[in-house]
Amino acid sequence: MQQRSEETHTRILESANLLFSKNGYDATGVAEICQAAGVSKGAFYHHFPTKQAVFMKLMEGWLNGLDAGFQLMLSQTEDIPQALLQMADMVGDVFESADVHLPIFLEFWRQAMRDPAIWQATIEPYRRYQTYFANLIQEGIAEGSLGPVNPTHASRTLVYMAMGMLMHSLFDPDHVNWPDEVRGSIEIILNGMTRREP
Amino acid sequence: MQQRSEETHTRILESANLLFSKNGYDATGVAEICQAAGVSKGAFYHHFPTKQAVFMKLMEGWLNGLDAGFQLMLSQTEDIPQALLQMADMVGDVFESADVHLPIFLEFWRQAMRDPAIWQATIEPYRRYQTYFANLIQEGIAEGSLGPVNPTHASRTLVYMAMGMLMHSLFDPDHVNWPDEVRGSIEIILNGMTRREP
Amino acid sequence: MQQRSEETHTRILESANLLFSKNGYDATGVAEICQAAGVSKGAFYHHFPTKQAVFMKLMEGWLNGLDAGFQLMLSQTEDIPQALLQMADMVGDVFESADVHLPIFLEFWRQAMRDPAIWQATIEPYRRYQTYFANLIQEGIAEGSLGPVNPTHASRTLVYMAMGMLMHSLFDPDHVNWPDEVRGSIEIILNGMTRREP
Amino acid sequence: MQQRSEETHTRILESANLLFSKNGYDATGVAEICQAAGVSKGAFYHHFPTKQAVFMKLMEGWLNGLDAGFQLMLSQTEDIPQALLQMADMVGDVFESADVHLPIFLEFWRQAMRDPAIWQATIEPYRRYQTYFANLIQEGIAEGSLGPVNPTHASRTLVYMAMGMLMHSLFDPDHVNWPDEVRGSIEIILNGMTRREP
DNA sequence: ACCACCGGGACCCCCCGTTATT
DNA sequence: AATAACGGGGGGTCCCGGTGGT
Repeated sequence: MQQRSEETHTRILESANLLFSKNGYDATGVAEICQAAGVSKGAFYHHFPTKQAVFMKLMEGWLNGLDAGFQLMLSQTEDIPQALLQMADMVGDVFESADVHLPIFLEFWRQAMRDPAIWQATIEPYRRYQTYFANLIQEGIAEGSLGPVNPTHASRTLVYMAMGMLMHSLFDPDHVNWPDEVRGSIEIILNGMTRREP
Repeated sequence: MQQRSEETHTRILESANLLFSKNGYDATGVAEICQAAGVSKGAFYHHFPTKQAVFMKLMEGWLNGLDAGFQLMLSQTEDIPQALLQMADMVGDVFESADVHLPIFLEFWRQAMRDPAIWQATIEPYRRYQTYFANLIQEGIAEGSLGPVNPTHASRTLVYMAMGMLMHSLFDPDHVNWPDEVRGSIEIILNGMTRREP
Repeated sequence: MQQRSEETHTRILESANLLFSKNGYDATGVAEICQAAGVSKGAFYHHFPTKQAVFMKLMEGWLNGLDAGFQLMLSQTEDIPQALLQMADMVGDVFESADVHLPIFLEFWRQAMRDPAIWQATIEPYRRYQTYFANLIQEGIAEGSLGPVNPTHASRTLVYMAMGMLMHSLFDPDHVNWPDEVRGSIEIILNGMTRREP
Repeated sequence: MQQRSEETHTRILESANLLFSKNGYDATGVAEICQAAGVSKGAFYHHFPTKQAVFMKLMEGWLNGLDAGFQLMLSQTEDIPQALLQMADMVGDVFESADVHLPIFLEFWRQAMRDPAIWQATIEPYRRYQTYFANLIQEGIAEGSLGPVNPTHASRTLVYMAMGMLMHSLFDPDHVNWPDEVRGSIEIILNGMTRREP
């Protein structure tokens, strides 16, 4: 019985994820989600108090996944520029298989812009990553593998680039080979950060 | 009478722009727009066949404005890296005073992702700019002010960065000094593109 | 100039007639009529105070046409049964070429049921015809060409039959050969009215 | 709860029937129906997907009722002319108490003229009755109680007459004594069909 | 005579969330 | 845990009519 409940819970989340991605948050009705999940509206509102709640749960999972990914990435790092390139490859893979997971990101962003509660939940990891990157770059400078750039600017530039690429991939998913694209851009930025030897 | 008509047209467009920016496309009702514009629904539907049509008109204007801006920018260029930095300053200014004009960009993007007609209208200038940048960089390489980077990757990287920054500014408008931010990032990327002298 | 006005007037009526027939009175919008007539809404409301007014004008014309038809028919009559059969042929012809003129009849009827003003305008000729028929039949009885039927019942029966046939033809216009059908039915009724010779 | 549901269903149908009859299909709003039924719009659209759907359900019931009536009528028949006269009496009764049930018939007809789906649903029983009548008359001819008329024409004539009478009763409900009227007309037609004995 | 423009009131449909019931 | 039924409040759209101007 408990299993049934859990399954229902999951099915709702999955259907919602799919539909929010495909049609956007506002355009997706609760009834639509229920139908896609093969669940009655009563069940829906038994598991979640609100459509918003489903959305937030989804977002929570998304952020956690992101966190986990980063954790994994950062755990096995030696040389800083190497680490960044390694990340690039991982990110590139994400882009490849992302027709479902990425569009909903935009929805998250939109909501985060407007709802302070969501904003708080989003900004926190965001800044954490940024800081982490900055530290990483700081280290790189210290160890001499990176040139004397402003670590804050540099880390932000990396994040901007990643996000811009994400936006583009939403808009034009099949236009480029994303793994190559990520690597290409990272290399340029890295190049801009590495020490010149006159 | 004709003047009144034109004013009505404008007022609708302006109110819609504001409200779409503030609350999003879906969350903005026609009635709301009409009220904000001080116009009746009859007038609204006399000037526009659909809420969508208003949106598209807005987007058209936005794209045209972008075009004009670029045109202006590119008209007065000498040295390539200098030109890019100059652009950076202009873009930075845009970000500063953009609480109204930028959020609607996200709405455009969302619609463009879903509606093929809008997509077409959006992708065209987008690619045009990209190409223009690539050519500019190509020139830079030829004249020796830039290093032997892949012009396509480089130009895309610039655009990604700009878009990512835009996204961030939507999310966290007051967090940084945008003109500085733009310049900082551009410098890093430029640095990554300029010739090294061993 | 006056001619132009008159033409506009006519075009509106014709378009309205067509559209009322095809889609019904309620489902036809003023804008639709105007578009079909190639006329602006201003012109429409210059010539007619109301959509209803157009409808009534149309109905007036229709009733007048009916009147004229009957007048013609009844002017050239000798033997009563013969006259009825002759009418049958004329009515049959009407049915044949009537895809436009007949459906609007149903609209008239509907409005007449509800609007007392229209009702008055409709019932008057209706009763006139009925009376005329009854008189005709009365004559037939007197002259011996018809049997001793109740003239009122008989005339009504004829009218019922005609109207029922009209209704059927609206519903199933291509199902039967209407001239034959009219004649067939009239013959049966006539037969029921003619004197038996034991 | 289940009982409540069924009652709601019924109440909606009944109110719709009443209002469609009184004001016509187009002129009747969903809100109006809901109010008359003491039901919320949510409930309405829970039970029916569309205003049209209510209408069609109503029509279905009407046709079924007609079917049942005929079944009953035809079950207890001996002599053909007698049977027809017997029918006349039943039909006459219907007319008497029909201020609500008859006007909606016109709405059905109108819709059937325009919507192919409704048309199909309507034409089928219609033709069935027609055929049945024709067979009946055929039998009458065989058993010698009717003269050598064309059974198809004869049966159609009967139906035309009935429908025309119905139309008239809609238009002028209080003008005549309907039972008498039906009987009178049927007698004339019957007379037209019965064998003459020269 | 004609027109563009405007006013505002519905109309049908749908939507999110609740309640009574199993 | 899950359901069907329900409550109402807009959603965009359209429509009929009137007004100021040509």
